Amino acid sequence: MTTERSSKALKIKQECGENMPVLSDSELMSLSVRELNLLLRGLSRDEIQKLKQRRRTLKNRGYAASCRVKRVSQREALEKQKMELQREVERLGAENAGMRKELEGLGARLAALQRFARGLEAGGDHLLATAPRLNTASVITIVKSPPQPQSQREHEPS
Amino acid sequence: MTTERSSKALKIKQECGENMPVLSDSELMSLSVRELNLLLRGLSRDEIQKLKQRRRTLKNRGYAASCRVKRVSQREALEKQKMELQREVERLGAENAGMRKELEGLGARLAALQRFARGLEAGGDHLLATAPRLNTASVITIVKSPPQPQSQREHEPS
DNA sequence: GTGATAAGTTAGCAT
DNA sequence: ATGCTAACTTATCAC
Repeated sequence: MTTERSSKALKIKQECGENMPVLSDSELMSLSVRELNLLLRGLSRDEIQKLKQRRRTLKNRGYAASCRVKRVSQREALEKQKMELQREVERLGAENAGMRKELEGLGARLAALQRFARGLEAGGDHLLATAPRLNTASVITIVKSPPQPQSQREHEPS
Repeated sequence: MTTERSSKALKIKQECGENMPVLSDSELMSLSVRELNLLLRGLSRDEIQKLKQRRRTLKNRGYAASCRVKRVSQREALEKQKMELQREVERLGAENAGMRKELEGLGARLAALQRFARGLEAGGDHLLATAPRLNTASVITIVKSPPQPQSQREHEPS
């Protein structure tokens, strides 16, 4: 109250023909100090002080606005990063579960093969005759493997 | 300006012996409406209005403060959640790498065993000596199939 | 002087 | 009436 400030959130229109002492808000805000001083030649100290204070206030209004904008965009960025991390966790979790399943499968196959090999070691008479009888639930597949440089892994089962 | 408000960030002391019309700020703020009305019996409409407005302003000050506190704690919570997710991603990544390594190892063992088995099929002379040298590009896989209800085919224990 | 930010004030919405 | 929040103002700080 009792202030003659120009824009108070609602009173933005401001008739330009009457209560405009010297400069508009936007002019006053954007002028450099030197430019401003040139335009302030013939004014009283008091008028100059008031104008400079108004300039400062207008600028502060802008600072406050950008401060709010910054705050909001930082929060949004944070939320976005959180979402991305959540997606990443989900992806890794799925990949993890898949590999766990693969490991399980490979383990089973390995165990089967090891039983098979042990059977051969023990009663090594007929290689192909006795072996397949170990487990009717087994299947033999032939798969191409990637080229291995040199190291021949030994067959030691345990 | 032109306001006689009581506490403006620095002027909190406020001599209690002089410019205290009826109530202190904290009293005015915490009283219920009914209690307030009882204390406002013998005052002019104008005084009452002013007092109620001061009360409102004081409360608003508190609301603004809690609003800021809330904003800060929400941001902190968000940052904390982000950290936790980052840790989770790291953990899952490590677990993932470990399993990948395990898979690699199991694959190698499986390949070796399969070369071994394949060697047996081809030249069944020396079981352990000649087998691994055969063909590194093919692999035999044994896969378990769903349980067959009829007979328990076990390998005869030698 | 300029820019940023915490705290206080005001306007306006929702209950 | 109460509580909350966006925008604004003021006080301060750092440069």
